[in-house]
Amino acid sequence: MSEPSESETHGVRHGLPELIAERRSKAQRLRADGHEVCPYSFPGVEPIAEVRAACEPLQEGEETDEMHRVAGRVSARRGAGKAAFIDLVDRTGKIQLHARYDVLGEKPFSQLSEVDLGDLIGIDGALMRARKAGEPTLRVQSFQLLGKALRPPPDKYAGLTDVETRHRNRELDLIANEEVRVAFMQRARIVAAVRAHLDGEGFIEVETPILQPLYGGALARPFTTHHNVLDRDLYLRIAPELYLKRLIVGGMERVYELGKDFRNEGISTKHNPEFTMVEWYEAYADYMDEAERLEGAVRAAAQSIGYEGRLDFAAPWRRITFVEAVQEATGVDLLAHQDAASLAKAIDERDLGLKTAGLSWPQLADELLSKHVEPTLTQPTFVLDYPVELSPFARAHRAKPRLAERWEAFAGGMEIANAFSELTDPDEQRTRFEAQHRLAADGDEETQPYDETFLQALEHGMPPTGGVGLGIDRLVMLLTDRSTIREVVLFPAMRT
RNA sequence: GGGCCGUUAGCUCAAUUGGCAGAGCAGGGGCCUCUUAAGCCCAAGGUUGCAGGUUCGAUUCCUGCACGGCCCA
Repeated sequence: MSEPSESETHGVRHGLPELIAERRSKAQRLRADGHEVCPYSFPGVEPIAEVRAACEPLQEGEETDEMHRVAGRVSARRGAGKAAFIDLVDRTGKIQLHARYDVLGEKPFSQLSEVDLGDLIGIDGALMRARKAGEPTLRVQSFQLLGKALRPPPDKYAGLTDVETRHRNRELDLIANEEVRVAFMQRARIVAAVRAHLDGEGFIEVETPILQPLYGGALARPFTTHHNVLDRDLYLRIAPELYLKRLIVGGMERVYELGKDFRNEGISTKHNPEFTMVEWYEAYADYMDEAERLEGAVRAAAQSIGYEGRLDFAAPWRRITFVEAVQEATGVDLLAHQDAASLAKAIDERDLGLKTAGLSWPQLADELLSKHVEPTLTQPTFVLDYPVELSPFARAHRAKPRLAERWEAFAGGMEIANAFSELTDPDEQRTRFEAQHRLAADGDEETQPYDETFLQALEHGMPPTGGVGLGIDRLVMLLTDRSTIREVVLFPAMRT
């Protein structure tokens, strides 16, 4: 214990210290009475939802001798003299316990009466339905403390609403807010559905390095770390792309990886520094094949949680080209303005609220898309054929000069996926790396480092390949109707 | 990085023009054997985010900082 705080002056504790001391002394009293307060296990527990189901056939007020064992956290208690009602919550639901003096006897009844909100208990009880409301209930025959809550839980009715506390102390959020637990269970189902879908299409799940000597596969700044024994810096991956393509070279033909990527950039409602992505690559396919793959994967994810929201994920999703989308949203014809100065002039003339000074043609095009097109794309949409300069790993378009065979998929006004007909020509890839190197030399901090190992892999021969990256967090946001990534990441990044 | 808003008891929230910081829940002491936001009685619980400033007096006005939220970049 540290120095007594002012709240303990005059020998009386107040506030939180008082509440904790009170709970601690209750546990000590139980222990003194010979009650194990921290047992190693509690075998034979039934999910509360199953006990509730077993209660269905009973009439209101009907009592049985059918015994059930449940365990969970005490969420409410209502004393009534020599009886009490306790609400017990587990991961499947809530059930009412009826504690009676005449059933339990004096000592156990008084012990059970000292159980606090938030305590973890297990009980054996007889199935019944309460008389008035017909509430499914277990009449407690015996109970066991399974874990003492020394700190008070959030308010039993108002719950926990403070967003900061909810995100910093997710355990309290999960205790207080059932819908949060449901959302994260849905997230798990979505992830499982994406995996099952790809497995079913003949893809192999692989794991590639998260600690990489060179980062690549996306345009982003990396986190840097250091290997002590090797005495060299390593990067946390910004994408697994280059390793997965090497597996395609190796003949694995259909591979995917679902895991965390790390990007050293801002935190926002749509960005967490570490986030979950699934990338898949398949030989002999192009980007239009991959559009159908994405539709299938997202449909499977939506079905896995019975999604019935405002978004229509039925295939085929709308397909529109980058040039058409910008033209439609802003009136700017990208094809008619093929250099930065001309495009900047066209943008400025239309008063689109964009700063154009100093931006390159591809940067201007990207601004138009992200500011004027992306927010309008509510229903699932593929935007096709990006400027090649924005796509260092995508193959040049087979028919359209200056464009690449790349799409991004949008829904809910947000990018959820990105795909290419992968660039497989090692000489062309080398040229792209050199262009990135020049951008870096000009001060661009989000460029691709030159990766000779990757180039040599391509030089062994790579089949035509389609590849997709799908943001899992954003997909979960859409399917669970959450507006911020922090609501779908259990422990989001917070300032410390 | 910028703008706006917020931070009061364990939780959820009040507080008039700058004038003794209140309530519900939780917790404590009682009563109550079908309650379910149980109810009734009693007592208690505060460094008003942190540091300064103005003032006789600051939760309130001002400055800075920390953390968070929303919007913008």
